[in-house]
Formats: sequence, C-alpha cells, structure tokens
Amino acid sequence: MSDTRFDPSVADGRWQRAWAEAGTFTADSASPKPKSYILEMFPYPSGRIHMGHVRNYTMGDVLARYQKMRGFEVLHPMGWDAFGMPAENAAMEKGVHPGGWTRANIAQMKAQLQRIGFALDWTREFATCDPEYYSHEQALFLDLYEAGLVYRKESTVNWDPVDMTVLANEQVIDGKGWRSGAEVEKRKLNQWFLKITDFADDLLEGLGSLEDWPEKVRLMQENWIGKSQGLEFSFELSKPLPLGEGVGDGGSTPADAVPPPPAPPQGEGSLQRLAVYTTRPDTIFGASFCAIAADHPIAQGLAGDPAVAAFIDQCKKGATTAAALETAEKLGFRTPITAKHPFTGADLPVFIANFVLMEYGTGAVMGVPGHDQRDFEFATKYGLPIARVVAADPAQADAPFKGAAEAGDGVIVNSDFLNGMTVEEAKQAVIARAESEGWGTGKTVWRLRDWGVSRQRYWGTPIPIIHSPDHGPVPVPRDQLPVVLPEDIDFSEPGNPLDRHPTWKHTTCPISGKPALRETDTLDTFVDSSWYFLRFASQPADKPFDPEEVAKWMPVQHYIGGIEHAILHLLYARFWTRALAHIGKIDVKEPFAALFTQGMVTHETYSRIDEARGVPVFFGPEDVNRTSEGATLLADGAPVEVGRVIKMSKSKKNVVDPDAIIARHGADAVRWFMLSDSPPERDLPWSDAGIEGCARFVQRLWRLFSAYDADATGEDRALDRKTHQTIAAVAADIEALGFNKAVARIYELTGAVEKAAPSASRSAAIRALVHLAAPMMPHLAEEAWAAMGNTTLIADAPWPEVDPALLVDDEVTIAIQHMGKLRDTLTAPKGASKEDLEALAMSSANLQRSINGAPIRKVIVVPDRLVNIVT
RNA sequence: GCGGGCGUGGCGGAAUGGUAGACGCCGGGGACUUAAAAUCCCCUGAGCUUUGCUCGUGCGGGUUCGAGUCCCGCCGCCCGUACCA
Repeated sequence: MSDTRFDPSVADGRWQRAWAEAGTFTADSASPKPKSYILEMFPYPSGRIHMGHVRNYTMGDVLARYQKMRGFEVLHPMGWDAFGMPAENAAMEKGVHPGGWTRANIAQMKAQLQRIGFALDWTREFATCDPEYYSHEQALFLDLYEAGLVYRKESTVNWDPVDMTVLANEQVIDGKGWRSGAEVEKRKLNQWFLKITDFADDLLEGLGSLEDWPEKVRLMQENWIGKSQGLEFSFELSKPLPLGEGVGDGGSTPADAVPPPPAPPQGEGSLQRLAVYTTRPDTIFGASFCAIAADHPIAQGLAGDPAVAAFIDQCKKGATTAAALETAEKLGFRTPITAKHPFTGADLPVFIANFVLMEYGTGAVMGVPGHDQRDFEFATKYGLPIARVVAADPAQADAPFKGAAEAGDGVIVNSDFLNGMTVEEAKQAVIARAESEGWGTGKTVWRLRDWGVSRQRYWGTPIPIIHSPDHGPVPVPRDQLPVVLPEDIDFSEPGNPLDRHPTWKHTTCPISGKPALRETDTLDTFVDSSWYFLRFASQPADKPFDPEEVAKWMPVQHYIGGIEHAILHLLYARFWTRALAHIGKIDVKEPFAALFTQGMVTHETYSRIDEARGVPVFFGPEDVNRTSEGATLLADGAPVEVGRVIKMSKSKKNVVDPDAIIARHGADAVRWFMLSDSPPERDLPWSDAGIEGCARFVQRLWRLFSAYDADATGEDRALDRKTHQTIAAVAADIEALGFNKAVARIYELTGAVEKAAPSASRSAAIRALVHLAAPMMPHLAEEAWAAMGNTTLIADAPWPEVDPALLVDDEVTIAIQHMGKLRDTLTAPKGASKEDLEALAMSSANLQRSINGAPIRKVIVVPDRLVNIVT
C-alpha cells in the first residue's frame, strides 16, 4: 500500500465491474439462507437522477449490503415506473416517440445509478412499459374482472377542450388546464373502476398490524379511508316537489370518482322525502333545520326560481383549499319546503347551504346547532333555534352556550325517551327505533371511493377489453394478450392518439366475430406500481409471477421512499395485494412489512430582487461564491441574498447534480454525505463544505487503512473494547435506520485508532473498520480489503463477530452530585458496591466544599452511574 | 379548524429520567513548508470574583434526590388535510 491517495475515478469503476462480473448482488431464490427483500420506490425515468434518488437508494443500499453481510440472501432490485404523461408531453413538444424518449432516459439513469455503486440485482430490471410487463398486468386486470372487482360506469371528469384530454385534479389550476390555460369543462365518460371499497374495512383494519410503518402514514390512510358510523334516515317533506332537470352526480375525476348518491325515496314524479345521514343520531331532538347541497336533486328541482339558480351558482364558485374553507362564511338559501321531524312532528326549514357536500353521505344533513360547530354558525347567522340536548349533567339541561357548539360527551337532555342516556346509548336507541319503525337504518359511510383507472392517453397499459356491438364490453381472450401499443403514433393533433389511430382499435368481437372496437383508454400508472414488487420477486415468462417464488421473498422487509406516496401508491399497492390474495393468487395481504419515508435533500437559495419587476431572480450554486460571511455572484462579484434551505427545485435553481459531484469526489463521498448528520427521516441540507468534509474523511480512512500492519503484535484492551462496542453499535444503528448515528460511531472509532500505538489490537480495529465502512463506502472498502491481500470481495464477507465480554468497560466514570448538581466525576471499577461508591464520592474535595458541613439527609447511588448527596 | 411532527451552540444534530452539546461542519490559534495545498495538534454554549462557580435544551408551572426527556398550560415553525354531517 504505497498510494497515499484513494482515487475514486479508478477504484469506483474497478469494483463496480468486479461486482457485476461476479454477480455479487444477484439474488438466488434457491439459496438456503434466510431471505431479505429490500426495496426502494422505483423511479420515473425523467432523464436524470437527482439527489433525492441518491439519498433514497443509498439508504436501501446500506441495508441491503449490511443484510448480506449478516448472512441473508438479499433481494434488492431496481426498475422503472415508465408509463406516464411526461413522455407524451415530450412527444408533443419535441416530436419524439414516447417509447424512444423513455428508453433513452432509462439508459442514462441506469448508467448514473451504476456509477454510484448500488448493490442492485440488475438481472431483474424491467420497465413497466415493457410489453412483457404490461401483458401480465392485462392478465391480472382480467383476473380481477372475472372476480367481479372491475366494473364500468359513467363518471364525470375534468376535460380540457383545447388539448382534448382528461385532466387530473392536480392539473386543474384555478379552473383552467395547466398546459392549455383553457377553461376546464365537466364531461361524462364511461370509465373503468376497481372495487377498492370492497376492501375498505380490511384495509383499515390492516393498518393496525403495520407496526413498522410511520404513525403519520397510517393516520393519513385511515383518514383517507374515512370510516364513519351513524344513521341514515329520511324526513317527510311538507309538500311534494316536482323533479327538475339537471339531476345527477357531483363533479369527480378518474382519480376519485364518486358513485351517484343514494337517490332519496321518491314518489311518482316527485320528491316526498329527504334522506340525511348523521353520525350523531343521539342529538336528533336538537335538530332545528335541514340543509342540502347545491347540487342536490331537490335544489336542482327548485332551480327554476332565478334566486335559487343564482345561489347555486354562488356556491359552486367557492374556494376549495383548506385554508379558504376555514374562513369561508356559511351561506344558506331558505327554500319554501319544510321537513317533518320524525319524533316531534315539528316542521324544520330546509336550506340550500354551501357547506353541505353532495359527494358525502346523502348530500343532505340535519342541522343540530347546539352540538355541531358548522350548524351553530349557520343557525346563528340565520336566527334558527339552538337547543341543548347534551349536557355535562341533567342539572345543566338548560345551560346557555358560550358562543360555540358543544360537540363533547355528556348526558342526553331535553330529548323525550333519550333523557338520561349517554351519547353512545342514545345513538343505539335512536338507530334501533328508526329501524323498528322503518324510517331509517344504521349505516357505515366511507370516504374512500372506488378507484377509477381509465386514462384517455397513449402511454399506458391498454385496457384489455373489446366493445362488441352485440355483447357490450368483452374481455380480450387470454390467447390474444398482450394488447400491444401501436408504435406508429401521431401526436400532431390533440386528443388520445389510440382513439385516432387508423387501424389499431378495429378488431372483432371474441364472441360473435363481428367487427368491434378496442377500448382505447389505458390504465392509470398507479396500477403499474401496485404489483411491480411481486414481479421483481418472480418473473416467469408465461405468467405475472410464480406464487411459490413470491412467497420466498414477500413481504418486502424494508420499503423506502418519499412521503408523497403515503396515500395513493401505498394504499393501491395494499389493495392490489389483497385483491390478488382474495382470488387466491398469493398468500400475503400486506406487501410492505416496514415502511420508511425519507426526508428531502435541500439547499439554500441565492437570489437578487429584480428592481424592474420586483421579483427575485435565482442563481445556481455553481454561479455563486459562498463564504462563511455570505455569497457573491461569480459574474460580477457583488453580493447575492442567501435564502432559506428548501427542497431542491429547478425554479429556485438550488439543484446540485449528482453526476458532477461524483465526478469530483467519487461515489463513496456522496454516499457518506447522504448518510451523515441528518436523521434519515428529516431533510438533509446539502452544502459544499459538507461534501468536502466527506471527501476528506474518505482519504483519512484510506490513510488509516494504508497503515495496516498484519504482523503487528501486542494487546490494547481499551482499543479492543472500543472496536467491539463500535461494531455492536453500528449494527444496532443500521438496523434502526439510524445511519447518522452509525456514521458518528465510525468517526469515533477512526479517531481512536489513529491515536492508538501499533498493536495486534490496532490492526484488528482497522480490519473491523473496513467491514463497518463496507455498506456505506463500498468502493473504498473493497480497495482496502484487496490491498490487505484478500482475494475475495468484502461485499461477500461476513459482518465482524462481537465478543460480548468486550462490550462492557471494567472502569466507569461516576458522576458525583450534590442536590442533583454535578460537583465532580471520579472513576470506579465496574460493578462497585453502593457502599464503595458512596465512600468514593465522600472523598471528593469538590463535593465536600459544596456540602459545606450540612447534614446529609439522603444518599442516592445509581450503580456504575452516579452518587447524589441530598442535604 | 382537525391530525401529525419539530423547537438543544454560529450550523446539521447526539443524549434507556442520571456528567447536556457525542460526531460532523464552520470559525480561531499553532506545527510542518520558501510558499501554498494536503496533513497534524490545540481551542471553540454564555458569563463570572476562573484549583472553581453561576446560567443554559422555545415560554410558564408541576412531579422527582435528579427533567432536553414525564405531566399541565401556552408560543412559534413545518407537513398533511376532508366544512365528511
């Protein structure tokens, strides 16, 4: 070892080739070893790997390499979530083919990933746009279709009339299409849906078993599923209402389509009853009005009145953000209709109200101002009675309200037969009464909607359905799969190119043989990512996966990705896994045993205010000279404002390109930086000083490794202890995903070894350090391992054994306190008796000075830790 | 509004109720060098009457021999979100 510098530009490539040639990270499902499946969320092939990817995959890589060293057969695959809109946008803007654009991006990003030296099993790589992948997806879709989990229905979508395309909710900005800027229209289209609601209860219940998921994600999913229990019942209306035009379901999109609300019971050509849903049937005696949504059939029926129509219009204009809703005023329109209270017979006024949503429950509510804050505000504004029906105790039955509704628990008052019951008892009593008298039923309502999977786009998995003139929608026969996307495609006009293609959609009915049309919609890309982890585990040619192979690897032991997928992707994958289990394809319900959501990579921003326009102009870090005092622009040497540390984004120009950093400092320095300092779930602020420090440490370790002397003799017990304690601690930290702490331990041991005199212990410590560094800085570790004369790969080496006897020190530092304040520290033998420790403490001059002769009332001794004297 | 998270040096952050600030970055001083880079050593929470003492983990209380950690009440920031009946 004569080289004084570690040269990553040579070493990185050397070891990356060595791993590839040896198949070091190829997972063998036939291995007798215990299995470990480590997975990071696969990337969309946008064209470039960014720092967020690097951080995400580095964490998974450390786990994968560590698990391998611990004797597991590790599956750590990588692939590409390759369908989706950006490819079509590129096709429209640059005239390239979406497939070609995607393939080129994949090639580029794969090369980038390989330069970072990730321990990936590239033999299992696939892209979701491979016909080999999506053909199996089509087969699974048909399996679910046959199991009755797929259905078709008319649903409203956001339609961009200029681009002639459907927009997701996120693509509608202020009511206009994000690309065209055109006013978005509501359109009704026949769309395919997956029955995720069949699994709502199971998906909710399953969250309880996911102990290694972040509490936050479980709560988000719980809220999204949104289970509530209550009573659905109907009021008799004072006068029948003629049915008007425009009765239909509310606005919705493919992503969260809304089934038509249960139609209120109807008389002949009229509405005689008003159905409402409440989670507080116990408060029914407090109802003083009813409120219906602006698009409720009754409101629509009254829309012939210009005043009603105007009010409905006003409701639709309201803002939808949470912040806006919070301050939005409750608005109502009093209709001439009244509703008869089922117990008191009182006539309650029926309002059209802006705070009632057609999409939830029945689109109508009973208003109980005393015990619902919205109803309280509404009643206050429109002078409606506010009755108390729940009180802290019966004596408070007529206590006044203090400016707000009381939604809490208590005892029922002013409520006839419910008086004296608890809230819970009264709920049950009212539901029982309603059911026995036939005017209502107990009901569970879910927020979760069925999953609309139709997309009017080219670059996705074709939905394997044929629309027959005689037999309606018919599944494509299995022997005709896959339905492959046509290559000759024209993006020169707006709209779905599949629909416009001259021949593709023309086929024959599988039943009658008569001419028929293919479904031209493609599947939501979330379908692609709902089962890719199964395909990684097993990829036979003739079917989506082999259940026995899948069983060897699943569930994923560590799933790592961004919090932005907390709901949709993770819920859909959980649903899809359950659906496959439901039809007997697999024997696992929860795909991801543990989930980890990593923080973002952030960077400070550099900007100047453009005087003319009054807006900030941002500069990239490469154009700025940053010192500890501030920052100046390289171009003119004048200062720029150093802004907050925020997520890297192109618009703020605070992006750092991984390739440039790797070229400069090597893969290991970047990997080390990704693991250092910040806890992995928190944001990681990128800084030049930080990466330079990491690059320095790589060299510092290299110098230490270069000083390795296999023949050194002599024992250094203290260093042996430090070594073994560090091995154990780093292992525990990695297993807990506390990478920043593992990094700190390695720094500590490095410092200790550097200071130690040559000995066999020191050489052993250096060997241990090479192993500890191997999962994090694999290129450096391999280079050092080879230089030490090994002909094997350290990636294949076992994690060092720990001698338990060396984990405990034989001397400990005892804190000497007086009244809980530190007065001295003394060393004592490990395991010294309480009496000895007390005597030792009393010998401390500092302690005696502090006590100053005061009588000792109590002595607290914590063995091996401290002595506290109380006076 | 609701739900979740966070608040510790100049910065990122450590700390099973038991020595607050591990480790890294920045900064200061020194060694080596003709010089620079690289490297190495020392210092680096504030203050004071400096063998030591006082203060100090967002604020105010409490529990405890002992609180960054537990409890109660506030404040601030971040993320999520659904006026869900």
